[in-house]
Amino acid sequence: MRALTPKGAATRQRIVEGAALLIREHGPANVGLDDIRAATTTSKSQLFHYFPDGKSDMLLAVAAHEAERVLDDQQPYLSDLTSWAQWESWRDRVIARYAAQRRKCPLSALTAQLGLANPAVGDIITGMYSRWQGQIAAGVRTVRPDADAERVAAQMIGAIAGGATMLVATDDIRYLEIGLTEAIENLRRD
Amino acid sequence: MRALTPKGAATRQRIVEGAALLIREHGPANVGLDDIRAATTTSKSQLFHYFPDGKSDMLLAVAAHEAERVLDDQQPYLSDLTSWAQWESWRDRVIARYAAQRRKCPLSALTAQLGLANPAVGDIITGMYSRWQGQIAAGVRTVRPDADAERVAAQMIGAIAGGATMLVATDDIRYLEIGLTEAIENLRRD
DNA sequence: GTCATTTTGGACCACACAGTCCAATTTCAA
DNA sequence: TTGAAATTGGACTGTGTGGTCCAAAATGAC
Repeated sequence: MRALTPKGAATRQRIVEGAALLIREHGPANVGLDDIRAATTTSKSQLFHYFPDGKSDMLLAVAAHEAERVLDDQQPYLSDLTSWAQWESWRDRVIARYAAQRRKCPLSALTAQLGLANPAVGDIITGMYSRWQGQIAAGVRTVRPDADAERVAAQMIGAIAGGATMLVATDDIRYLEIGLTEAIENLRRD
Repeated sequence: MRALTPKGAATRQRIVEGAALLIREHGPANVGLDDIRAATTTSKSQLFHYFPDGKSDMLLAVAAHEAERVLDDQQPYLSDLTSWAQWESWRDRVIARYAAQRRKCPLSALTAQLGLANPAVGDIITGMYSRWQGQIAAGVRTVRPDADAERVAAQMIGAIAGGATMLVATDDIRYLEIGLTEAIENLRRD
């Protein structure tokens, strides 16, 4: 896999996106290589050509792809939390996103599937949360320079993660609404 | 399975507890019926005798068993949140429990494995959270009769769920500590 | 134009593992 | 004591599925 012609890169891309779509819809446990092959009009040899280590290798790429999406979906709000109105917009954005995907949280499903075994998965997840928390903390510093920005950001990340978990578990979006709203409110009146 | 002699009941129990232990340790995806058979000194026919619908049936029983444990582990604190000192003790208890199990959260692993497909799983999880939230809300009413007890309880459940999720994802207990501490603090100074 | 390299097709393999089956043994009520 | 029902042992089967292999076709550098 030293060189990679444009055609090859396109195929690889098609595989990742097709697999991501399938997994988002049906869950990683219910998607086999044959399903991915069929959905992306590829062959077995292509799958293993672009992902020499097999399925786990592919799921890793899918996980990285999904992690990107999580943060991208929150732009431009997340990177510009400079007024309370912006904070509100961001919150609404996050809630809307989760309300839309309902019980289908691709990242939690993937991490659960890949598990703690693979340290590379941990890096992806940790990195994503780290960037996420960093951007929130930056926002906190602009509206509340005196607050413990990292702590507040950690609280918000926790509230979001909890809200998402409860959404998946109980199909109830209110946990996310309450958690995020309270965290922002808390910051505001500090 | 109409009748169930004491011997049979004991065997069934042994299977559930043995399977739960194994799954807690290795994750549901990495535990096969043969592993359970070996660990519980039973035979294939026994497994299917007590769980006619096979593995999913068994995992359901394991999930119910684990859900019990979650609440049991918090007693007697959870059912007696009548003073701030009691709230602190409860919080410490919850944090200690999660710190001990570290990244191995049996419930989240099991729900991820069984998935949203099975409505029976949803009932177990929803029921557990419902009872949990109810007990917290009862505690809120004793220390803050004027507060919106259900909302506060929901916030705390969300903080715990988020803390647990982040603990699994990043192996960092601080999200749980911060979330729970802030939630209680918030209630206290309201 | 030609030759090496990349890309592709798809048949085939290996095996893990859920689930079946039947016979042997134990339990317990009458 | 006896016999029906529950319990147990373990060999066997079937299949879903990840992974291998090799040859054919496309690509691109020179």
